[in-house]
Amino acid sequence: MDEIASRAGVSKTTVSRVLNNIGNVKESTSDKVMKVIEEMNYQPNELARSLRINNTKTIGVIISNILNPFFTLLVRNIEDFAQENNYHVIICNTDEKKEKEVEYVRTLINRKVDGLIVATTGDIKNYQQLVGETPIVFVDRVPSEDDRKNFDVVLVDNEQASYKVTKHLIEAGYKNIGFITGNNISTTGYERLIGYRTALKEAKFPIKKELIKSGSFLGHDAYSLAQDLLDNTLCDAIFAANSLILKEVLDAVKDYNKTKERAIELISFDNEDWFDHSSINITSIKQPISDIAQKSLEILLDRIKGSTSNYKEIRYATELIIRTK
Amino acid sequence: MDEIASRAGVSKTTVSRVLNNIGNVKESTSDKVMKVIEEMNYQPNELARSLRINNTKTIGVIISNILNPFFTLLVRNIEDFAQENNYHVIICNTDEKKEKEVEYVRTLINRKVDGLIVATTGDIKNYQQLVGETPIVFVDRVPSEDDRKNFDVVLVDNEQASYKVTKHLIEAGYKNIGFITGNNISTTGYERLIGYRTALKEAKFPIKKELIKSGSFLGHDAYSLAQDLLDNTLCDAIFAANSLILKEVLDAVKDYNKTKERAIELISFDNEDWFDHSSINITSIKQPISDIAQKSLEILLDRIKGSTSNYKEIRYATELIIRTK
DNA sequence: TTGAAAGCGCTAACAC
DNA sequence: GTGTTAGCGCTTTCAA
Repeated sequence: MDEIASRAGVSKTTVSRVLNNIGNVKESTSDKVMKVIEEMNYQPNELARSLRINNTKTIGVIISNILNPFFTLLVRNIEDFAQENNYHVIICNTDEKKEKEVEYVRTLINRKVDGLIVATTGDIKNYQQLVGETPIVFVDRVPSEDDRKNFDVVLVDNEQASYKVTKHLIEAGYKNIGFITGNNISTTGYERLIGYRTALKEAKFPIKKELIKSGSFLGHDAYSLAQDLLDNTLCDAIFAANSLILKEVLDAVKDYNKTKERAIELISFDNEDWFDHSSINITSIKQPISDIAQKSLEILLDRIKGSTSNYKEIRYATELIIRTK
Repeated sequence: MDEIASRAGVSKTTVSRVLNNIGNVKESTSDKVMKVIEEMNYQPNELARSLRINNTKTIGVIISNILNPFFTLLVRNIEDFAQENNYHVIICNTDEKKEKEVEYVRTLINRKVDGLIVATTGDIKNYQQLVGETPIVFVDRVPSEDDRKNFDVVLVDNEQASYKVTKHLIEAGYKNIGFITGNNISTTGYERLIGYRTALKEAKFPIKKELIKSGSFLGHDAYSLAQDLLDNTLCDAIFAANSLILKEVLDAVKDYNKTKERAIELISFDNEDWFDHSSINITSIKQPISDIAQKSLEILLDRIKGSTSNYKEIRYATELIIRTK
């Protein structure tokens, strides 16, 4: 910058003013400076700038699994809205690991992101102290009990969604509906299970422990859990708590059917386009991802601007996509 | 930091030394400082630190489409290797748009990333001048003709892969093989087309213009291109140049078969797990994504360390996954 | 309309 | 072992 200043015969204050279009700079001076800037292909150091002005126009997005299409699409939408508002996005991936989440939150805050959108693993105590003054909005998952009143949260009505689809299955005549969820630490798994149980209870169906399995939202152990359901229960439908789990269940059902033959109805929380082409029928729950992205960013930007309104928990309704052959 | 220093009764130099574990600090002093740091929940400002030491331990990854599972998986692998080497990753998404790519390269460099991994849209002239001194490795796509000798590139042998799969189809008896690619600006599209043509020529098949369509790697117009192939040619197989295009082709074939009936063999460049479950047969080409990720990062880190070895173009072989019912 | 000087929070050279 | 001081590249008073 000093170089530019001296070549243009002005002070670096003036160069700064030209770069930021502020203050009154004579047009001739401005032109002169601009010319030198272009000649030298000068690029300002954003690090120094951010350090000085104390903001980075960047928000951090922490998700649990970038291989989950739900999150990819969420990130994609957040990025689009962020760009419209002149913000950049840094994406981090926790692999559902609490330690990674804590580390990323720290790192991003130390790098002075202006705000954070987080799909939390859910068992972190005292987020308040972790994030300090940095605004944060939770998506998809509610933080731990102590924290949930102190933060904004944007997600879907998991319970209602699970309830709806389970009820649909019962009405369609299924008697033994298996349920494979991720962990019960994240509220997502818990809420989805509740909806399932409520629908069963309402229909006066027994809630059989052996039909309810829980593993990981990464889908890692879902294959063997599904095998277990197929081998040891009379299940005629399996409800997977996300699409990664669904994929494993599908593998298991297909392998099972190589030797035996059993009609199984499959249900997935989260929709993927390829479900339309699956040889085995998959009914799914579709989340309004764009709404979630837009709303969470909207709230975050408000907080960054200094809004101190009450913390909100926003729940969107889901759509049931029935695929019956 | 001044606060820490005064509370611990030392200078901020000492605090800095404690934080970075360098220089000789008496253990008692160090303990004292650590205690204050914890009490105050102090977090160092990485912006200031980076500005001073002139590196950020961050690499930027620019991809063309985060919704493409190939890139998601690539990013995921790069992240893993980066973390092992104590680097952070910033991900940016260009949507196959040249302007976005240029902007992101600039932004990331202005934010002083230590290096860049880029899947370029391919029609940017003079990358050299755009990136200046910042090390950069291209993945998946080769930069424009002028630049390709001045940068490292890591990707697969697209031509050979296309050739192999086309040859396989010919040997299996297919006579009219349609081909839908993305744009021809990126080398990817071009190379994949060459392989297809070579196999046809070798088998003394005519190369029919009406069987070759090109649209976008985002898959946007692939549905109608596939319709066109189905309605106006005698194609008995369709080769999609990536899995996003394949998905659209699949939709088109399925819709076509609602009224008419035609057996179509489908081939996808890039494999996705769900292909195993598709009701219509999909043969696919699988790239060694983990190798690509690891190698590109390895080269980049070498360059960051100052390596000035000759620029390399590294091509990996692909795997053909034949799914015949 | 412009410039001089201070300072954002940190590290590093040098002195003690 | 520890402290003093200068400075990374920028913005922002304040004064001219």
